[in-house]
Amino acid sequence: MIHESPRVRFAPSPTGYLHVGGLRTALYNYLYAKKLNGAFVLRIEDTDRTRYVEGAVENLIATLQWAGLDFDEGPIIGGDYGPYLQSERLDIYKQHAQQLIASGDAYYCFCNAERIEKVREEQKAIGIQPRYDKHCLALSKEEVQQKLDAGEPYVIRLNVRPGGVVGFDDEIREHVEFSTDVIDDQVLMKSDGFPTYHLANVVDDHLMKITMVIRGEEWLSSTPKHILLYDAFGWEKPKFAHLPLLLNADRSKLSKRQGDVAVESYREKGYLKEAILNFIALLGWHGPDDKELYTIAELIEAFSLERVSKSGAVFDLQKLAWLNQEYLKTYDPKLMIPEFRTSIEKQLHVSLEEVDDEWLIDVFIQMRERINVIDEVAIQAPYFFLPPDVYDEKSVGKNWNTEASRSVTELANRVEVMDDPSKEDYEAALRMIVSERGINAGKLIHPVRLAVSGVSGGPGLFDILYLIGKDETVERLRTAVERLG
RNA sequence: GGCCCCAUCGUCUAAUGGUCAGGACCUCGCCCUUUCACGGCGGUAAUAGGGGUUCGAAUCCCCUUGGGGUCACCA
Repeated sequence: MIHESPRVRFAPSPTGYLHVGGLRTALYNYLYAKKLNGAFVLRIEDTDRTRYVEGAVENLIATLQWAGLDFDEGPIIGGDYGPYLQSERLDIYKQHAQQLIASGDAYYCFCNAERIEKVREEQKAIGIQPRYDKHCLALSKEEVQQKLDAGEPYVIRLNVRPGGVVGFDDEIREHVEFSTDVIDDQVLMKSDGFPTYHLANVVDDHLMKITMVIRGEEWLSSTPKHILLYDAFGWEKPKFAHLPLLLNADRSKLSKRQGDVAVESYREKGYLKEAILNFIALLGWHGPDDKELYTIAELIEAFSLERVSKSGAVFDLQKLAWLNQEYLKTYDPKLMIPEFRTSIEKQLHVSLEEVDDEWLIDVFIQMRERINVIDEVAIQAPYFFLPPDVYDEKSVGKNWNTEASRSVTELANRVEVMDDPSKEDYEAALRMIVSERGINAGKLIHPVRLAVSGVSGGPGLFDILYLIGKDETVERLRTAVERLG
């Protein structure tokens, strides 16, 4: 047999946004493909018309591209095995469903919802697992044809033969087995002419020559249905790798109710894609050594399914925050400026049009080791952009008094007559005053900090003074003296 | 409930029969320091329980317990 080149796919359904769990699945697929020089395919599983969301496909692709997980084949860019939107492949599914009917592996079912429901109720009442009772399997060819001709609505079901065992070797979980007795006669084609996930997925994975199915663990228990389908078609099966789930803090499946799950919302909050990718890569996978900071290139190099863990992983925001700061600290500040501008303007309602990049870069560098995400600059240090409107009470009580007030005024006087002062000039002026007055530097530093920023923490005082500039410094010092006495 | 998967510090994980059970986040302490951070150093903290197998078990087997997933004309 010819050795086929690795092909994997990410197959989300377009429900409006990309879930972080989905991003991790996409990432693992991407890493696997890149590592082995294979193809990464994007396929959109839009077979549920009731869940159709306008613009969801575009949004999904945009988010994937933002993250840098470029696919080799997929919607818009095309490829040799398209179309890549399942809603454009209906004829293919229909044809394959017919093939299964011909071979006896599937059958028409005309039961309506009421009957199905009634059967289930009865089964539950006598304590057995609710499953379709194969009622329509008993229909003769003629009866089926008659109903078809009469235009009766129908579905096509998989004909599962009880008494057997279906097993497969999962790349992550070793051998898994199921009895066919517990597998329902799954609907393959719905009455609206669309296939269900199970049929479309198997047909497409085969036709698109997928060699490795990497997906979430929630699919593990429906895999035997897929195996049955491959066997019914007589197709070679891909390998399967079922990833551990991403969990809430209480260890239930990561859900919207307990926090943000949309990749877009993390992006909006200012998390860097490098941090997000690095973080989710580590949720269920770990390299061979203690390394935790990975670039994408390094992930590709180090990744392997053998090192994927089996148990679910809690989505820990604290670790994400730490990672984001790690990237913030090493990132080229120039690249952050557009987002920085937007973040400040949006939150502080100021215009930064007149402000040049260099100044913003300096502010950013002062702040980046004090924040986890860029949006925190506006919260922690609005004083770079606006004079303080209130003064932290605790700091006032601790640092402000008549003597401090006099020293602050003195500093204002001396700064006022300076010509384009440097950071060092501010410091020299302040040190001169404390030396003349015979007081500790802190007696003046803290009041000055309070006067210009309104708070007690932040970057070095002289960096702040230099960045807000001479005029603003003088004005803020005088305003504080006026207001605080 | 049936079926399936899983089980090492609070969290993410390393250790594929022999380690003082390692690292990271968080947390605590100390140092640095004009503050807040950053950084440095150090500390607390785990093999779910019970049986086996073995000279030796976190590691292999069984049971129990716990958690999760799944049981649709949704994916």
